[in-house]
Amino acid sequence: MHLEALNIFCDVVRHQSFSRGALANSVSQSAASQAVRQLERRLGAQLIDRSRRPWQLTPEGKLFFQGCQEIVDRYHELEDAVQRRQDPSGYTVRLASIYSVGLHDLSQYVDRFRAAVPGAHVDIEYMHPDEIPTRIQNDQSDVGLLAFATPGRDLTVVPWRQQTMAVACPPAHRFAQRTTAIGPWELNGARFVTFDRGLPVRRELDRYLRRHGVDLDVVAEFDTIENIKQAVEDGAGIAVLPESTLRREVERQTLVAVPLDKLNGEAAFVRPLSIVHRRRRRLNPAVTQFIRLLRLDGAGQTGDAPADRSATTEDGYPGAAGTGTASVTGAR
Amino acid sequence: MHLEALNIFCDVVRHQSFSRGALANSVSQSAASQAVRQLERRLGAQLIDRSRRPWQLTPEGKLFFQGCQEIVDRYHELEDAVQRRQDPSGYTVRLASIYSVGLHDLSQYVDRFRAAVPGAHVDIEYMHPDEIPTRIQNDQSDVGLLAFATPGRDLTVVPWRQQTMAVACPPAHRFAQRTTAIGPWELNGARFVTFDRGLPVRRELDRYLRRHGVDLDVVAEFDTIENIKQAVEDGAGIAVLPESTLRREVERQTLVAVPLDKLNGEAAFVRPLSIVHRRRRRLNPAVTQFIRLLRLDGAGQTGDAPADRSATTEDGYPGAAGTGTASVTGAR
DNA sequence: CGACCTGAATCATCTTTGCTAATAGAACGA
DNA sequence: TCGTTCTATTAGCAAAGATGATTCAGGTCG
Repeated sequence: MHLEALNIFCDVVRHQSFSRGALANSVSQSAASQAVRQLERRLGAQLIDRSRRPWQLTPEGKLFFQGCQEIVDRYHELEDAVQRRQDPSGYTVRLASIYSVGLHDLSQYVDRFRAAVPGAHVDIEYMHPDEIPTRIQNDQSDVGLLAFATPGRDLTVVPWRQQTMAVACPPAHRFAQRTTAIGPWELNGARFVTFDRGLPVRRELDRYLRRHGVDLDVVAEFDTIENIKQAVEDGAGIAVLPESTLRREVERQTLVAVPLDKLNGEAAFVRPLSIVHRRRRRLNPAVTQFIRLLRLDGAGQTGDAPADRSATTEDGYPGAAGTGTASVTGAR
Repeated sequence: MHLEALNIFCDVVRHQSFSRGALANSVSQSAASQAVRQLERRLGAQLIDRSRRPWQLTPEGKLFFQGCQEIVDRYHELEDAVQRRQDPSGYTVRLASIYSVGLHDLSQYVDRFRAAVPGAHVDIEYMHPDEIPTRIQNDQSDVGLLAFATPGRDLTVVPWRQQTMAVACPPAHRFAQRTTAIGPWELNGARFVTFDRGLPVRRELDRYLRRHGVDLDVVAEFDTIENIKQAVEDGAGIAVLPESTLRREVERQTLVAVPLDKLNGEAAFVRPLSIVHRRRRRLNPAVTQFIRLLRLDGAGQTGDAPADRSATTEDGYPGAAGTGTASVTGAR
């Protein structure tokens, strides 16, 4: 019996849904359905009563679910324990990151890691987000940091931070005086500096704005946040950027960050940052250690929220495997 | 990760041998080697230090072994717990047995089972041992009872009883006065009534005698123990038969059973009886229950020894998966 | 020391499993 | 009753796993 199948079953139960359970394990809905069915066949017991909608766990299913959780957890703990025995020194962590993960913030992690594991090396490279999954799959990098990552057959995505997005404008802009959050609709018609079309964040941002019926006048597109900020400072227009990346400009008072309206308590638009690494083949001890460190405090010193940790991905990482609420319903 | 692989690893460690660990799981030595290797790859840790011979567990291996055992055990308990919830009534147990499993003894089990599970049916059929695995694989029977069973890809073998073999002779025979056990060599040249060549027990018996340099004068061959006993009573010669099948004749004083010499405390020649059932697909609850009952006291009222219960087979059955010491080194 | 022996690793091949994408089917809610 | 939203099913394909033969390495015995 595949431990993965047990985990799929657990996730299906937790999410009360085959499709979401499947997604949490980066497999198709079909695969999840088959996995659970096979479990039932091997056990010779019905685990899920599908006659009504929504389906329910049978008594056997409940029993099995509880046991499964424990077994899967135990196994992951065991793997971890074995990992931790390994000596990480002598290994290299090849990190690939998008530009906009706070350089300062990241280097602090690296320093901490170097202090904790003196024998290990860290190579950081900054690059275009699309390159990162490729590099990891080609084994040119061990870990990647990027936004809106989608898991794949041989790519594990670990939710890391949730960057809340804010409206950035020059101090002279009419929004700059606002004391309350801005509703998305208020952006209508504004001159807008935004991300290049090729970037995932651009697609998600456009989708978000369209959903709220906002029509913008895009005056400039850049592929890094630094450039966008520069343009906004120069008065080209306003932008929607991760709040945490505006810290310095706000302090210097060259920009103002106005929060977007929060709908029923949740951030209206968040940009999920994820740690990605290859699936299947094991990472070297230094990499594991480094990821552990990253995950230890998902928030760092940026003020971003740590990622959601309710569910569990196939590899035992807490947190939904997807890229946040925006992509849970998205196609693979 | 396959739970089966974890179990293979555990068995390899328990037996201190890849080949025996493989055998205990009814897979090839090659498969066991690959399974352990894959485990090591995925963990990124050496579990077994192969540099010296005999190999040793690394510290990581020890850690992992302990955890594995627990996880595998837990899972089997869980499966069992789910099984037990199932209601066995309404199901049928189709039992296929060789003739020589004590008919009386067996019917007692069946009675007990019928009493314990009123709603279930039991069909018993007696047949030639070679037919039994076939019937089970064709799903014409659920459980089989036979001697010298060999596990296979879709056949699980559960050791049940160890029948110690004794020399059967008429009361008038010179052996009948013996107060001490007979050494195999003493049989040399004796007139011998034995099993048909087609029967596994015949092969094993011949092998055993040949090993001790015994040359016999085979005067008759039969395919059932009842016939052999009859021939011996009629003075045709002596025979080597399971002690427990001679009970009645000994009581009636129509035959004498003289024990075979025991070498360093172990029975010189034993005939392992096994419970066999299909692998992979689950058995119905009544069958599971019935097997549980059988295994509860492997000795029954026959005086046979229960089978060895030191190791664990893939399906979580205690006891070496093979057919006793005789076949551990045998081919599959 | 060298031949032999035993047990594990490796290799080539074949079978089985599992995954996906597409599609059908079933249970709601409007 | 229709459309919507889940889940089940199916066919085809790619990958994993199992096997038998062979090779390789340690240990043992003459």
